[in-house]
Amino acid sequence: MIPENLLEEYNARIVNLSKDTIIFNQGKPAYYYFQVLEGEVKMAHYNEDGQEFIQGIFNNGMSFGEPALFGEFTYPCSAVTIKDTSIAKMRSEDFFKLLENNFEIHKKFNNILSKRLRYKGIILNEISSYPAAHRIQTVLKYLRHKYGQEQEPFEVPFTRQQIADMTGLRVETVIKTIKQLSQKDELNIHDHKVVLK
Amino acid sequence: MIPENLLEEYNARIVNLSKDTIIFNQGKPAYYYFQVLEGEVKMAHYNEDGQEFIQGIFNNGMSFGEPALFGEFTYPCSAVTIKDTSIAKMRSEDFFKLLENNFEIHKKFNNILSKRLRYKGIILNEISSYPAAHRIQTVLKYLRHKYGQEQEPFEVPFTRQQIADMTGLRVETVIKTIKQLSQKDELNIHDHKVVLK
DNA sequence: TGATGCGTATGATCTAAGTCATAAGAGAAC
DNA sequence: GTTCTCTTATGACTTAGATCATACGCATCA
Repeated sequence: MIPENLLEEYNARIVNLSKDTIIFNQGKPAYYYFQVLEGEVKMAHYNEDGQEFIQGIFNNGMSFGEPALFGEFTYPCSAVTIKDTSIAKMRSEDFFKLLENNFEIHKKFNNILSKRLRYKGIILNEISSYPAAHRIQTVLKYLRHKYGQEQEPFEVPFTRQQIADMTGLRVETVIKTIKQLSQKDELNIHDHKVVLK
Repeated sequence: MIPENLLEEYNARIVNLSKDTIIFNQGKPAYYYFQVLEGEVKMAHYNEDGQEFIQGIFNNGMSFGEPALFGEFTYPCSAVTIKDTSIAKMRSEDFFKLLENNFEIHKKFNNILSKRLRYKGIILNEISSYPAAHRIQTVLKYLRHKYGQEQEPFEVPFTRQQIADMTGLRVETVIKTIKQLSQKDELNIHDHKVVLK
């Protein structure tokens, strides 16, 4: 998102985190702009009973958590590393100063917020209107797009549990449905991994 | 969103539309910035079988459809007036020029995009994790907040069908569930209207 | 004034997905 | 090499919500 020289110029700090580290918790106020340099971060809701709903997965160069800065609300989700990860962290004041001085970057943030909004709208419609198989395929197709693997076969880098947490389904349902999809030849299962063709 | 003097300065045109007029259709490219001056507009997905999913309701002063401009994608939803409505309409180029010259307004757009993102995230979590009664109550509570009726009893200005279309439930389910909620004294039904206390 | 349409209402039945139980493979941890 | 934990897998059973059918009140309008 923000190029390295600007991160430096506006006093971002680099932080290295091991897998499964909590970056911030839902309900907490936002003071920093975050950007993934290396690794991967998930943002998820946790309900009272511990059930998880994954709102997004962020990696190389992507910013996360900035809607809470822009919208001036507390984090609606928690952010947790799902790999060893290094992030850049910039104070809110510096971040807004940066935007004020760099119209194109500011515009870029509108762009990515809008794209996320679009994705959420699509998923919302999916979840409320379509059966499990369709939901799963839509999410997988989106992930393929996100990982830029549109041509070659795409080995989905997520467990059945994670797919369940992104679609609002149960693990068992995901397992059974993916099995059925592979039987209908809509996708492949190689060595237990889901592979889109 | 954008004050009247700036709308004028950047060549916005005012258009008057009667109830149930389509402003744009899903799948079409975006050329204009839109803002409601008077009346009300809904944005909704329509599936093949004609089923509707309402993504948002926009009224006095709110902008709509601008994510498609920012994100450079075609409209994921259609926009339709649900009352007689007058809107301001500004060409995309003028709109971006305006933002470039008005940092605070530009920032305000980040703010509202972020808030919408937050709402969608909440609804997404609701729909995927909670039973019908909870979903309905969350949406109604949100609407009350949106219409700024936090204190007094709030007469919900939507039909059961519209609530169904916002929660991804069926009309019958909404009717039955609201009945149950009123029996459990969680809300009132006055003269067939849903009233939050 | 009767027809048409829309919103609300309610019961009977059906079904997709959730829940529960159980197991087996795979990797990490000791 | 054994234990632990996570993931995949599968089958039996339960259930929330969808579907379907029917009805009634109310507004509109021809």
